[in-house]
Amino acid sequence: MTFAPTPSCTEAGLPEPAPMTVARIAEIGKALAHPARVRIVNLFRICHPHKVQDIVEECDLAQSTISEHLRILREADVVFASRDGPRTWYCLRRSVLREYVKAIEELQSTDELLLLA
Amino acid sequence: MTFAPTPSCTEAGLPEPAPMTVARIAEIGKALAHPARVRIVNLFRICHPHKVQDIVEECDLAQSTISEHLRILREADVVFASRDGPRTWYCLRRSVLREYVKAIEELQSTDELLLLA
DNA sequence: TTCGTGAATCGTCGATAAGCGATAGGGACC
DNA sequence: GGTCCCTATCGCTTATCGACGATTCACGAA
Repeated sequence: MTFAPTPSCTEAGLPEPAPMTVARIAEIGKALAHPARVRIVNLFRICHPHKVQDIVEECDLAQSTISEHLRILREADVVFASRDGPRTWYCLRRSVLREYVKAIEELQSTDELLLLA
Repeated sequence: MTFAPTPSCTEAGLPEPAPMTVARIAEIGKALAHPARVRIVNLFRICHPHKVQDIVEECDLAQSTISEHLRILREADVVFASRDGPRTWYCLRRSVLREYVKAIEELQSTDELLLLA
């Protein structure tokens, strides 16, 4: 299996994700609020683009269900998709998860002031 | 207003939270998947115990709704409650949020291996 | 143009979540 | 006991989620 013609995982050129407000934190939390979606994100730890069919095979769920989970992750900007001919490649937006982590850290740290809208 | 007879925010003596599996990550994500609950956690950044009534006044939601949100946070072990006479004090379980953050970091880091059940 | 393949969307269903008012329970205090 | 205060729980309605099969759409290849 070769990944030669696949797009890269770089986030360069993607639109800026929304700033970390209370609503945005909740949005990402919701995207990560289902075991299947956590599992999908964990699959993406290995940094190369993933096809939908690969994920379906890993997760033991119907293709339409996986597609729906990917849509939720995509709309929360946790992953991004790029078309390559007939198929879609998915990659993590690591920067978004990093910002989420930072926000949760600030949320629970006692000595940093954070003004959340 | 005095906090003199309030219990402390220490987590000492509390039962160990569940280990960080995929299901546990999703559970905490779900607890943080609502703006009101993120807001509540953010209130708790200031490290002293909070009464339910204080939170109600901050959040502009019915007392029963806040009580329900607190139940969800409590069952996910994101906060803990202690009774003091007629009232209940709530505090953050910072250690749980720290572990959650660590799990999300590992989830998205490309070089750490994590075996999630 | 037609066919095949991979992925998204639609339609439907049961289950779960979110919100509120009303009610119940548990202390403290008289 | 009775009363007040604070919080949890109940009962209800509406909204959203999660899952699936069926269908549609987009693209490349024949």
